[in-house]
Amino acid sequence: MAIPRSKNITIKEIAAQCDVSPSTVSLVLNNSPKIKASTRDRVMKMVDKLDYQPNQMARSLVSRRSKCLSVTVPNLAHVFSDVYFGEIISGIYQEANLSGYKILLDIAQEKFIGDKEYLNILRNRRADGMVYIASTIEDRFLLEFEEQPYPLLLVNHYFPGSQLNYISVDYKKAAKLAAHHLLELGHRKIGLIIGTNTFTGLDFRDTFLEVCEGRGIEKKDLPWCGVKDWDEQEGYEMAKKLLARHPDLTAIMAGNDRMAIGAIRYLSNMNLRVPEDVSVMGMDDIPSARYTTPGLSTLHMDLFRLGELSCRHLLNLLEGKESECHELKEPHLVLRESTGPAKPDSAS
Amino acid sequence: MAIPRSKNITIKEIAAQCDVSPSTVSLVLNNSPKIKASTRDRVMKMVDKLDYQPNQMARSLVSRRSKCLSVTVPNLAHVFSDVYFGEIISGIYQEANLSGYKILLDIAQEKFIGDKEYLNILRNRRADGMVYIASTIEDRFLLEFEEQPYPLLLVNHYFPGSQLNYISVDYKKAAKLAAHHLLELGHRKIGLIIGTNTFTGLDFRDTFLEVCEGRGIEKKDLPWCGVKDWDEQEGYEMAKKLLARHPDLTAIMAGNDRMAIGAIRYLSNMNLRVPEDVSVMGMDDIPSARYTTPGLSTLHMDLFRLGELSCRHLLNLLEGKESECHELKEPHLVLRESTGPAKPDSAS
DNA sequence: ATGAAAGCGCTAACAA
DNA sequence: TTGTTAGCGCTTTCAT
Repeated sequence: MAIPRSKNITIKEIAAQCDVSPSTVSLVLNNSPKIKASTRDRVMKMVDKLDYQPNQMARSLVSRRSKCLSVTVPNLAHVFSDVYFGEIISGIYQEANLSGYKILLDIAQEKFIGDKEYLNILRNRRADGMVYIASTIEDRFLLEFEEQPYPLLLVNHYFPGSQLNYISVDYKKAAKLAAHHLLELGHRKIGLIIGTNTFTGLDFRDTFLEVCEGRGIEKKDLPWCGVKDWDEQEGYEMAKKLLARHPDLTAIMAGNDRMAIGAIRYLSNMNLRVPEDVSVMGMDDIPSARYTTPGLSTLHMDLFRLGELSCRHLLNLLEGKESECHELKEPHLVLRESTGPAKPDSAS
Repeated sequence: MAIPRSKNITIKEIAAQCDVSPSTVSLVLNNSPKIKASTRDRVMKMVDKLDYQPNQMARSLVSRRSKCLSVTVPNLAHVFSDVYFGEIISGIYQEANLSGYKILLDIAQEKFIGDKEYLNILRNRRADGMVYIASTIEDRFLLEFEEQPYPLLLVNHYFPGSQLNYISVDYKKAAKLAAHHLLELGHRKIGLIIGTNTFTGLDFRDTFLEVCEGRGIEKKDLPWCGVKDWDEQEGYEMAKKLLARHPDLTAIMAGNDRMAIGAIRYLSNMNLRVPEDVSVMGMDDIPSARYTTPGLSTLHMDLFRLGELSCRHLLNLLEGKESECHELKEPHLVLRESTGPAKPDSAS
């Protein structure tokens, strides 16, 4: 298919038809208040008549604004099919759309980082700002943005000691809620499956263990497994690993719902009932969490809303309405059927 | 945050530093064969040294190519969190990335259609081409592209009688595979939950019913429910509706895995066992289908691959390597635990 | 093999 | 209130 060089209608044509100068048309199009109502009308009529649409490329080139936002995600397999990212992206899209911004997708892979594409995108205004969802501890390149003038917002992650903007769920709070819930149900041997490639994951783990130890549980009764893909398969594998070494676990706390679902599947394969034999708790409250069997007890964190908010903040940063953003959102418990009272300890 | 007007390095600087003209630098950057190796080296060295990055906006303006592809999806709630779209988008991203293309997200909502944004995006090269995933029968605006020179590719949908390019799973074949499977298991009263807002959904329904009727099953034993959101909740609701009117169903065929999961949840709430009391079959084989309890019998259609292929075809269309695309991909059965022999009919 | 010049479509001083 | 004049940073004839 050849490049259609068919003459598109330009601002010049409109100007000619209306007997005004191109700049007048430009001012009309940009809602300048210093244009007479009558000329404005005349121009707008012609715009409609000729079905004129401004060329965003030309606009961007001179105004240095693309009206585009980059949404960047970590380099995970099939990352856009992960409902966690999807919910956040849906929220971002919605908010961006309200302000006339478009979303450009990016994955932080080798080339993206090595070639400094992340910088180029902003420098040359392919995007006016960037939101990076759930970056990992390896994404050190982000620290470079501390010295760059380009708007960047981290979603559900942060770098200790850095001043990078972020908006995130309070994972320490999440850990406390989860730990208290399981403790109250009488669980004293709890396995943890947690992503160890994010600072938020590490926060969760550390806080969870702290709370449990604060209630007198010994370290040996709090085994944990680190993961990095956060998917069902890892949940399955890690549940297997955990139970092989600690067959007397009465509860498993997974770092997200997908891993919880994988863990439940393993337990069911082993003919262990959830929650009668082993309780399983997830995190995120993804839409399908209420449709699993049993329904998943989890931590709700409104990822869609988080997406909307992150976009709003980025836009504010962009427009100078905000100069920094460091915000934590509270998660809350959602109790369904996958957690229950601990089975009496056969060893005690 | 003010717009950083910090002078970016341009082609001119490079030219000045190398004592050549800007056009020479441009030729080097575009790998023109008519540049002497020595000058090429000199220029490239300076490019590296100054960390020069071409400005895509300026490039697009003159070359009329943005190196961007628009990925458009229907206006469903939280659409990007649907793993079905996510898988396809992941595939598209991967293939686009290999060719240096970026992905621009779009949702076919009111404004997008009414303001003819879909056309503007292509006319003004915010995107060089568009892939529309799973459009619906309401998306008549797409027919306009029959007379437009812009590359458009439909994924998993088509419009009867139109010549629009598409690549899709063969849903008629899928219906045959599913029907034969359930029929072979002895099911004679099968409920169908199917999206009726797509031609592919209608194809599936019609073919499924046809095959069953061909095997002597009466219409009254083949009740079906039409849906439009294709999610777990609709699956749940429709399973309820179906069983209320036809308590003797021995199988439910759902239009996708998410609805199948919702249906299973309803059955389990009603203390009906899957598959002993009712078999449930899904479609898509989403990654989590193997982790549900019971594991989901479904139709595999490698959505990621479909995404890759669609992008490849669009790029071919764009580059004139192909002039049209009407391709069907074969689905295949994946049997897990959610389907089994029909329960002996208590009425017979 | 390279340079000069024009221009993609628009915005933004500065004049008028 | 509107028009004139320069570009934004790049590609692309057409000369040389």
